[in-house]
Amino acid sequence: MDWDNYRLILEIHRAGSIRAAAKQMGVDHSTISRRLSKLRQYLDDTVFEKTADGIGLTPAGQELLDAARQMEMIGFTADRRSKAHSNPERYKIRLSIPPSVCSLIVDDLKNFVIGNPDIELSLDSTFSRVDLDRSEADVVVRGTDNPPDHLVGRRLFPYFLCLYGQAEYLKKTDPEDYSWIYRDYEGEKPQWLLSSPYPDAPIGIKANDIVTRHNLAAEGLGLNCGACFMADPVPNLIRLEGVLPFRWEDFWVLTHPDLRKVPAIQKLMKFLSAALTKHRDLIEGRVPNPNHGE
Amino acid sequence: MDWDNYRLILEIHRAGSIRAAAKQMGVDHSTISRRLSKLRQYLDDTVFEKTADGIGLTPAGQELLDAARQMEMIGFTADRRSKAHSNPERYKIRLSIPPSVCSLIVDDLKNFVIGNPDIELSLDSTFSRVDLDRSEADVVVRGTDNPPDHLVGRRLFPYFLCLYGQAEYLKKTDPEDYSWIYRDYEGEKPQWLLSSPYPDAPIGIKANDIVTRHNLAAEGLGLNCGACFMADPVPNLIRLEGVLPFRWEDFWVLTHPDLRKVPAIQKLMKFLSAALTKHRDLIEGRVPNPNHGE
DNA sequence: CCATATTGGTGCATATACGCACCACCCAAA
DNA sequence: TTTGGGTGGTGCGTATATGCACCAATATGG
Repeated sequence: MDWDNYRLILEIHRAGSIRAAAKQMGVDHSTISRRLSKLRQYLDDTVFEKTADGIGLTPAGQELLDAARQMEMIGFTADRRSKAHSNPERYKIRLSIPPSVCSLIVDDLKNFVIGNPDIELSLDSTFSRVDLDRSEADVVVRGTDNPPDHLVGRRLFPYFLCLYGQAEYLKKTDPEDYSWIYRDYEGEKPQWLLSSPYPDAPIGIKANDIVTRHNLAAEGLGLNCGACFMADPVPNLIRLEGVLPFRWEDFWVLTHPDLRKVPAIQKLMKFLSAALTKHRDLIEGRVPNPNHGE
Repeated sequence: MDWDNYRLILEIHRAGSIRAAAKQMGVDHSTISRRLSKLRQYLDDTVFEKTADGIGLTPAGQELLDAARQMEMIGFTADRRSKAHSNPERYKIRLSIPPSVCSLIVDDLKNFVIGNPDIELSLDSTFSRVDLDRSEADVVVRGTDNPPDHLVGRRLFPYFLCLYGQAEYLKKTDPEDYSWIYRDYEGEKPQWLLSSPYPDAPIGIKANDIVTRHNLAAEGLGLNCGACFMADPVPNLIRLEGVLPFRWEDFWVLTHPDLRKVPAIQKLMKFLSAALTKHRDLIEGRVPNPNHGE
């Protein structure tokens, strides 16, 4: 029995269909189909059964799926611990960092990469919710007030938000026609909007990505609640009259306990703390745009 | 990462060499060599290292090996539980039974197989120590006084041993020249030998297999301590004068808890108990060879 | 010292698995 | 009904992996 069959079962179950599983595994769906056929005849066809809506598992297949899940977790753990033992002369680190924070410290990052040729840094901003337990990254920079308990790292300081608008937009638009840029949301309006100078202004453009909202605001498409460290350096984005920055989530630099003692990991985390601390005043909203008063 | 690589690491480590692992896995050694090469370059060569005596593991490789061992155990467990759910219309059972016991109840076994076409019985007498935890068998018949705690099943009754010799051997050989057939042993002589009529007779032929010793004794190559149920039915094998059968180990019919409730397993275990009980008098030494008195 | 057995590695012919294209099927919305 | 997007299955040419044959290197025993 090829142990990769466990992975096959797991991926097919997760994806829900052969084609989706194939896409996930980076192979053609015919390959998955044929592998499954072989597995079925090897196991006397007691794994999957065709149901009306997709693919279901037999009780026997459920047992194999449970095993596969456990194996996956064991594999992830082994990968991390294996990395912890690996050669310190050339260490690969996958860093997950929000794009906004990344662009803030990109110069420092550049210096870090140049100054540490022994560390092969791989930036990953694609996953909003990256999972260190699943070996999707080695270090994460995240803004949150509730980091996962089992991760280790440093809490830095909070970042502050404020309300912004493009200077021309604010000047040329009738305040009656102001509209907010916000995410596609359900339920009540957020507190900062209600206590803003324009609590009755409607939600205009919706965007779920914080960077997109920032860019939309900078282009003058509405009012936006954004991070100070993103908005304040932009000359034509100014804070709304009378609104003060307010504390939002804490910045954390986190890693997995298995990797804590790896020198390269420690070095990177120390650097990230220093790089962010260097911009602490900006992040905490103490460096407002000089155009503010206009 | 192909999960079968974990099995690769495990087998190479167990076997100690690439060729031995290949033999174990039923493929050519070149295949293993090439698979390992690929794995090494995938993992930056941090798994195995060549040492003076064979193949050693790096600390990173050790982590992967530990994972592989856990995966193996999970796989075995899943296999058992998967079997427990499988189609009751055609059930495969692997029965591990000592060859001696097998030949005793072979007629009954034949009837069982004929009478239960839904059960596909696979006899396995090759492993002296078969491991149910490792999915090497589903049911075992074993003579022991200390069955593994976690297995479940029935204790039947003890089998008895006695001391035997071929009739012609006993008649034509000077008792001064009698010799014992015994296993290749270390340490003290066993108690039954010391308290036998010929405690000073030397160990002649050595054989570790109980069936071989029985056959040797039946051919007249020495005295033997054997199971009553094996020796008593043989016409020219007679008990030594004045020696009474003595209790040895209990017979057990065992299976794994995961399989206990499978109907086919229950049916087989019930049959085995009945078949052995049918020969209880013979097994407990109450059917001596009628030639005994000669 | 040589003879022998065992180790891991490699070229080559072949067997196997793969991706691509296409098929039939199903279901939902137009 | 048609249309479109989804499913799983299959023939075919090709890429990959395998088995067999060798090889060199390394013990081990006579």
